[in-house]
Amino acid sequence: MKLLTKKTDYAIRILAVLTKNKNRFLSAREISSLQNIPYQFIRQILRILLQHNFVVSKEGGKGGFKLNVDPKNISVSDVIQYFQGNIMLSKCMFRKQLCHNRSTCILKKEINRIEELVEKEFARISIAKLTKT
Amino acid sequence: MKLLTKKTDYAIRILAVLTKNKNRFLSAREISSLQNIPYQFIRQILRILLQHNFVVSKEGGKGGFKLNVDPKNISVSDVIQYFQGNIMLSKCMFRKQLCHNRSTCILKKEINRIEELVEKEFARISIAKLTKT
DNA sequence: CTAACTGCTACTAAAATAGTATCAGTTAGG
DNA sequence: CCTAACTGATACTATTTTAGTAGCAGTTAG
Ligand code: FES
Ligand code: FES
Repeated sequence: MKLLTKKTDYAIRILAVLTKNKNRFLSAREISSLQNIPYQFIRQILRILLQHNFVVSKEGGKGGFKLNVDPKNISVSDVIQYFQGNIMLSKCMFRKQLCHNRSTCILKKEINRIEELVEKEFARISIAKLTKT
Repeated sequence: MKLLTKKTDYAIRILAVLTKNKNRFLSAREISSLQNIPYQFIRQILRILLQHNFVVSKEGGKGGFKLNVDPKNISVSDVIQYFQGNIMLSKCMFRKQLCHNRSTCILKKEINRIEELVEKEFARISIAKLTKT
């Protein structure tokens, strides 16, 4: 029942660190050593965060990354969305033999319901909430 | 956000089929073809179900498996427990840099809370509930 | 006796996750 | 105007987890 992958977890940590340093650019190297995340891995994650406009970057010396959104408006489920293939509804695995009428399949319904529940719960956790110590 | 693995899913299906055939032994071969589950894979799963007393077996010709519990008393989370390494709490991945005092870490708390929530939700779904069409 | 079964052990294959290497292009600052 | 410190982008490799397979020994109905 691993709800978050390491990529998601790291992404959240990165956003949290950037939140704590809102007004300056932090380099990948800096974040890497601050949070003990492998450098190349963090580069990968930062690129994704950049592509989805969670952060902005500055190239060259003294460059790095800076938060591009209000941490109150990013939730853990927003991050999950991009790092764990958006809250995919688990494909129906029962077959006709068990549920002749798919629309009445109880398990499928229940799983979907629980997944939505999980998403909603994660949606309630903003980065801002995580960083206010 | 794959909540159930195939093994868990198959296990549930097997229990559901056995529930629908409470009073006779079903062979692995039969269940396999009824539910389109690979034969050797189902054997593996049945052995685990047997070890945990979800089912009883009969060896030899006309042998097979039969439910050993009241389907009202088995929940999806009971099955998850044995097939997905019991609802493990995801290991804390943030480090001291972010939360100096681990006992106050919000993310960790939130994840644990959500995992418990998921477990509770699955606990509410009994095999009996799934099979009553 | 034997075909149809389970019990058990040990594999192999495929997919997902985690992490690495490398090179081209940008820029602050000497 | 050079260069060290950066990012942009692509393309790997390694590790772990999940999915599925093979095969033999032992049991039993018919
Ligand atoms: S499990 Fe898919 S329709 Fe029932
Ligand atoms: S994430 Fe582990 S203590 Fe905060």
